[in-house]
Amino acid sequence: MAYAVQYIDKLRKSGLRPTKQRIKICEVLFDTDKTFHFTIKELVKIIENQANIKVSLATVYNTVHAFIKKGYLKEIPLNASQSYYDTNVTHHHHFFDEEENRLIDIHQDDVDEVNIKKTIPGKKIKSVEVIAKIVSDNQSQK
Amino acid sequence: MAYAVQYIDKLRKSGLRPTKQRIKICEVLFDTDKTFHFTIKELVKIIENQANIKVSLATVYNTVHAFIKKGYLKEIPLNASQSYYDTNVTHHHHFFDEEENRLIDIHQDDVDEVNIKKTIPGKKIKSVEVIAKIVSDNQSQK
DNA sequence: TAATACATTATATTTATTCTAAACTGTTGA
DNA sequence: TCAACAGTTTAGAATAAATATAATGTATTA
Ligand SMILES: [Mn+2]
Ligand SMILES: [Mn+2]
Ligand SMILES: [Zn+2]
Ligand SMILES: [Zn+2]
Repeated sequence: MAYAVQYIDKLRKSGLRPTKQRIKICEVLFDTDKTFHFTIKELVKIIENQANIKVSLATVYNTVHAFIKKGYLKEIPLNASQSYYDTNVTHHHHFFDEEENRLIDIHQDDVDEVNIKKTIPGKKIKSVEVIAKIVSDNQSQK
Repeated sequence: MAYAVQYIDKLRKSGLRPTKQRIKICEVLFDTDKTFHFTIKELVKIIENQANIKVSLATVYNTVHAFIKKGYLKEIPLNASQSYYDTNVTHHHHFFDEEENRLIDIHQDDVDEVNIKKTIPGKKIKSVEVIAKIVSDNQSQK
């Protein structure tokens, strides 16, 4: 509510009219200090839990995709069964905890610039992302 | 056919009996100098085109997953709508050409070791993969 | 070769995602 | 202010990848 003006702005810039469903989605996504990762299913659940209004799945998908297109959200490819999304749109990398199915941000500064020596003629690099899979470290607890 | 013995060995080591359907899948996957990337749909099409036998989708999925589990194939997460698979199981990285929907290998030696400064307590890194998205470079052709 | 365990297949199911089209709402200009 | 219009929401249908099922077929082995 304090941020409604910003959300209206974000929506307008994404080519979307600021409806109450879309503003609710914005509140869930952006009304927090911390960025986070989510699946559509999880987002819908959060909206259901904290909203007095109902938002259809189609609207959630459409709004999320409009935000991705505009750069307000990022899609993280992890497995083929479900998309993960990220409210952190700065350049950064990820740990993926395969046991807990959880993404953890790695700040850009925590990874040395990835230098790729190979080039493809006629093509340029648009983005570089590192995904480090992590698992429990049970080596030291004898 | 020249390699049938190797395929039978691969299948046995994956806990699978060497049936003619599975050997056919092996021929398509491994009977070539070059490694390659594929989707299940593409694999089924290749089998249909070059085989006299028919292999059901279930068998293709099951065999591919057995090989992934054993480490004879790798799954590459790229987008949520479909899995990509890789017959190159060495440690390497990828370009993903978003315009042509095509994966291109980057040899491990062509990327400096990725050094991640952040650690997660109780977790260790299992694998590190770099995906560099590439697009057409139209800057220089004035 | 017979018994058994395992494999193949067509088909059904599941589930994420997208599409559709009818009802609804925000916007705008008279 | 309000009608007209453009854009939006929604339930439900459609699509498509992936997985499960269970009947039939085949490799193995004793
Ligand atoms: Mn998408
Ligand atoms: Mn899989
Ligand atoms: Zn992130
Ligand atoms: Zn590869």
